[in-house]
Formats: sequence, C-alpha cells, structure tokens
Amino acid sequence: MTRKVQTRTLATRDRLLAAGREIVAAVGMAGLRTEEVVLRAGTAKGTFFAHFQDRDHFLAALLAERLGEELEQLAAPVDRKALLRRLDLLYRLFAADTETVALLARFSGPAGAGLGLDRLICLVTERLADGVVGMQARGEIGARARPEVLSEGLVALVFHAAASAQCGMHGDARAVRERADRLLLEMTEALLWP
Amino acid sequence: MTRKVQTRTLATRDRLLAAGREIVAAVGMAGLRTEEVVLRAGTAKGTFFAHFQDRDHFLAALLAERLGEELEQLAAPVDRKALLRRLDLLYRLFAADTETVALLARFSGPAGAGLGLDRLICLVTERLADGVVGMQARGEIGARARPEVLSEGLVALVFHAAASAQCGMHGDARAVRERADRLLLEMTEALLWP
DNA sequence: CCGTTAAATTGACTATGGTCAATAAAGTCC
DNA sequence: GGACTTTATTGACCATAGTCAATTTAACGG
Repeated sequence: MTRKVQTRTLATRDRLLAAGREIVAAVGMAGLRTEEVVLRAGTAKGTFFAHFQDRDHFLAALLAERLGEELEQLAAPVDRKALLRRLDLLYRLFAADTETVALLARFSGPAGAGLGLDRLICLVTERLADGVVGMQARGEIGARARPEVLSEGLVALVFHAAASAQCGMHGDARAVRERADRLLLEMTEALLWP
Repeated sequence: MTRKVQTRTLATRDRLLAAGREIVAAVGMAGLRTEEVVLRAGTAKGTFFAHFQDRDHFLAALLAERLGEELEQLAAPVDRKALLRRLDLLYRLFAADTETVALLARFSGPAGAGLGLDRLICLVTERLADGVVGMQARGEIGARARPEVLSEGLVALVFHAAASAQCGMHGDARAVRERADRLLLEMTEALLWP
C-alpha cells in the first residue's frame, strides 16, 4: 500500500534546494558541486540523488523556481506592444547564461518530467496564445497560423536568439548579441504581419 | 618560432576520430567513453585531451563529420517544394537522438569554434538563403523578412521541432513527434505566406 | 650530423557525479 | 505499545572526465 509523503521528506528537499540557491548565488550554476550542496544541507550524498535524478535535474528545479517567480503571475499580453515586451522579457531571462540555455534546451520540451521547467514554459506559451487570440480577432496581427502554434513558434525563436547570444561568448560578444537581438525582432515582425 | 603541423599530429587525430566513429556506430554517442577511444586509437588519455577540448567537442567533431556528408554538397532549393523538402531533411537529421539535439544546441551558434558544427550550420543557412532570394523575387514566398533572417528563422524552427520531438522520449513519443511535425509545418507555412 | 628548441605524447593522478547494500525512521494494524 | 512494512537516509565505493609534470619525438639552423 502506498503511504502519504512524510513531512520529513519535504523538509529535506527544501534544505537541498535552499543550499542550492545559496551556492548558485555565490558561484553560479556551473560552479555548483553536489558535495557542497549536501554539506550545506546537512545530508548524505545519497539523499541528494534520492530526491533528484541527477545534478542537471537539480539545477533545472532551481532554475524553475527562479523563473517561476518572474513568469508565474504574468497576464496575457493585451496588444502587439505588450506581446513584444513579453518576448523581450523571456529573452533576457533565457539568455542569462550558458547553463540556463542548456537546461532550457534539455528540459523545456512539451513532454518534460511534469513539474518544473517544462510546465512553466507550457504556461507561458499558453498565456501568450491567449493574448494572440484577441489580437488575431482584431486583425492586429496576422492569422496565418493558429494562436497556439504561433505562440510556440515565437517562444522557439526566443530560445534560438538566447542560444545564439550565448554561443557568442567566444569572439565578439557584443556583435553576436546584437545579431541575435535583430533576428528575434525581424522574425517576430514577419510572423505578426497582419 | 612556430613550426608547421606534423603529419604525425594529423594521423593521431584521425585515429582518434576513426575510433570514435566505430564506437558511436556500436554503442551510440551516449555510450562513448574516452578510455575506450584511446584504447582503440592506441594513444594515451592525455593525447585525446590535447586534440579535443573535452568529450563533447570530440562528439561534436564526429557529428559534424557525419552531417557534413549529407549537407556539404546540397544546392540551394529552387522552389517552395524543394525548400520544404530541405527543411524536412534537416529535421530528420537533427532529431536523430538526444545527444545530437544537445550538441547542436550547444555548438551550432553563429559564433562557434570555427571548424565543425557551427560552420556546417552556417553553410546550410546560407544555402537556404540563396534559394529564398529567388523565391522572394518571384513572389513565390513572402518578403516580409530578409532572406538571411528568414532562413535562420526556419532553421531555428527546425531545431525547436527536433528538440521537442526528442523531449518526447518520455510519455507518448508518437503523439509528441506528430505535434512537433505539425508545428514545424504550420509555422513554416505562416512564414512563407506570399 | 648535432645540438637546440618547439611540439606531441604519456600515464599516474585528481575531482566529482552517481550507485547501492545496509541502516534508521516513520507509518500501519492489531 | 509491539510486530511488521514501507519509506528515507547513509556513506563507503565506483566510474569516468579531465589535468599536468615529465618524457619522447620531430623540426630547424648551422
């Protein structure tokens, strides 16, 4: 028979995540070592892996926490301008650093683990689609694609721009970043053309 | 003073890559261990890392080899139908497996290392843009975005579709794959609308 | 050919992610 | 509260990516 989750379990998980937050704040995601996490959380190594499948899933959980704070409460954009602002916000969040980009690429798919990044991205996409419906009805933007398709496509472009901007760490960072910025802007315009 | 590259160096590199090819063919990219590579190539561990920055760069080189065979010779698509076929080919190549998707996400940016995946993707994008120029001139597809922007956007959508299809390994794979297929198709249509 | 120097190679070593059989700590039923 | 079951935790242990000082090999100038 299956028993209810112990409060102890949740407490342990929270301690691990709290430790992770501290470490990421101090040395970034790339510098997070599992040893350090369990040390701060006061648990054994095995406990970490009993709670999280691997280091990357742990980082994804942390990232989801952080992004959730920014994205959970957002309403559907009411007009074209608001939509563009929303995409820009996503772009800035996603392009924060290399780790973020890699984690999103790996975990944000429509069929992810269930709780975490994937759910968050789905939420954002749906909210975007809600806004698109109205704008398409008013003829403010084009209606050649269904709202949910269009909004997922827009998010895909944001991902791509973020990834491009990050790859540009080597070489002339500014130029690459500007290139990504412009790609996102121009492609979005082409898609939204009434 | 800087001396010319020794032929020995190139031979070693080739032996490493050849070993890598064999291993990938046998156990896939995920199953490749550096120990096994140097064992087959008959070199020491250190030699491997003298030639390739890390395991992922090595895998990227192998992937670039493989994709290069398929993509290097392709001509610019002459019409809309050829363009769609080209995107479909890319999709099938990119969505081959999880490793491929991850490597592309990490190394295919416009400012990558110089020789490898990044160069290949740039090539494909440019070739695509060449085709787009003609089609836009003939009014066969829309001209709301510049050719190079449009083609990079299309490639971005292919990436996204490939990533989505791969994330769908968990859960109902078929449904997720079909969803990705349709997204790519509908978004492409919306973008190409005359 | 020979000494000199840059480049390539080596392999023992380290760092760290991840495993698992053993143990402890709840929960459940009487 | 005692017997028993399920769940959580532990930490020694393993696998493997990646490092580096020492060594060997090849190019160069004379």
